[in-house]
Amino acid sequence: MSELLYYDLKDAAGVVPSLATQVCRELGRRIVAGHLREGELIDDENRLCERFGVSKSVIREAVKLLVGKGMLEVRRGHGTRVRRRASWNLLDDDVLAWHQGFEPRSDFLRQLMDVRQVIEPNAAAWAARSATEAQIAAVRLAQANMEGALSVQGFVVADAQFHRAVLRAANNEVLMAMEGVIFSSLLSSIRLTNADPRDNKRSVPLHRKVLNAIEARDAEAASNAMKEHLEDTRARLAGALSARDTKGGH
Amino acid sequence: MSELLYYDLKDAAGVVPSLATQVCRELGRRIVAGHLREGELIDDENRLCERFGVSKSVIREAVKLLVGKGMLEVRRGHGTRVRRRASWNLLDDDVLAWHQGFEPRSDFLRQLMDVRQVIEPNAAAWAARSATEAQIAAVRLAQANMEGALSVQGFVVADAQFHRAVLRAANNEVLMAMEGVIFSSLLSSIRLTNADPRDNKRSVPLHRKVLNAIEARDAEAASNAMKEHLEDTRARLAGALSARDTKGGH
DNA sequence: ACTTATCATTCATCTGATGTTTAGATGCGC
DNA sequence: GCGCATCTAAACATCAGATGAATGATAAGT
Repeated sequence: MSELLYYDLKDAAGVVPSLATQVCRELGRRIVAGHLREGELIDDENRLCERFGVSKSVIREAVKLLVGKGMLEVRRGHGTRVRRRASWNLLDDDVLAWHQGFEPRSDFLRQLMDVRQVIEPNAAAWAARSATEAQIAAVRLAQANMEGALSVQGFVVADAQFHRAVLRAANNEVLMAMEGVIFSSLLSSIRLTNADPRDNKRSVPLHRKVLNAIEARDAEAASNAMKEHLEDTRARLAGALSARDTKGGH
Repeated sequence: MSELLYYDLKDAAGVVPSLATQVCRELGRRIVAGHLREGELIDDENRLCERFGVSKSVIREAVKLLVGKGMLEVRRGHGTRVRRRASWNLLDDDVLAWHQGFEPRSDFLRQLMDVRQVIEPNAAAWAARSATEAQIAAVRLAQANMEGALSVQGFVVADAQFHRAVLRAANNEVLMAMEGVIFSSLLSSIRLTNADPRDNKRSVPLHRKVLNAIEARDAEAASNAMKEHLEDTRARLAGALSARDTKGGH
């Protein structure tokens, strides 16, 4: 479901992705899931053609896409191998999305959360200082959507919308490019906690606190409110993770 | 020079990048430089073939690479257009590198610096808490290289090496994926201040302070030392920027 | 033992043909 | 003139097949 949600937002509705894109996604997912291991040579072009039932041009374009994301390394005359994880573009939206196609490693989720806890309070602070009225209105709207959400699905979308609006209001392009980190972490949390409606209820006032601080142009308060919210989120996530890891165990 | 430095580090030495990669870089640079404007349709495949003197497959692979970086949008039957800057993968190493092929906008450099100031003190703190001995040794080595650098070039490389080592020592994959932000900001600063050797001298003790704090496992001190260093860097950068903008003026 | 030649494998590029989609032009009935 | 179906040129998507160039392993020669 989570990946559906992701690509629903990304692909223009009703547009069928090209074959190259499809092959790229399939390979990307397999690599992220560890089915194709780091350092390993993957099938050669001809074999990939057979396996996917497409022509060589499609395969080559798909591979190029993955090379661009730092996941594959092609050497002429030798073959194509999976690069080590350290050189993947983990901040690429697709790469992040592929992490949700299976149960992500707990430590990766924690690392995502660590980075969010660094990034978002600052974003809130900057937003309090520099947001335009229109940008604040966007945050306000997202907040309203959360309060008025009728379904769990609707709540999740409004939640993502809220965090995105705050990030944009910070008026920092580099920060905005990290939207995917927040979105990915958020979706993972939702999935792991099974989107418990009680959790959602609880997080509404925390979001409102952030909004109020930004409206009041109080950077310090905005930062603290966001910190408080994220600590709450992290606690819930940690609970869900330990429940999963002691039970299902890899 | 800066781009040379970047690709020297990235491309395996002596390896000629494929035509598709070359075309991709050329198009990417033109887009980043604003020569191809956002929202604009670029030449169709045939025209690009003529212009670059390559076949259609090469063009298609190059375009796919840029699509993967969020810079182009291809619609079958219609054409290929430059996506708006907000959807570019600004954190992609190539995209960052292309920003150095021309004089970057001051506000972009400031935004990079803002993000560094958020990221790096935390990285230093995490490193102080969780770095392995080997990771600390890497930081120490970089520090030694800075102190013993014989050329300006050597100093810059050691400086980058230091910041990279700290980032890695933080043991957070997502953070590590942001290495490019730091590297890019660092190179821009160097270029703008013309790598003044006096500046370098001055920054040595600031780096040492960071190293010592990490060695002492003092997260608070590491964070503060890194903050101090970055504030110094920012001040120099701000000076160079205002000098440039009042003079050359865009 | 060391160097050189050969060879199969694999990626890189080119060529040209065919299918699909899109946007806009055309033409028709009203 | 307006609305609508149809047609068409432009542009991307995919395929098939051919040739070139780099690599690594193996075999041959010294």
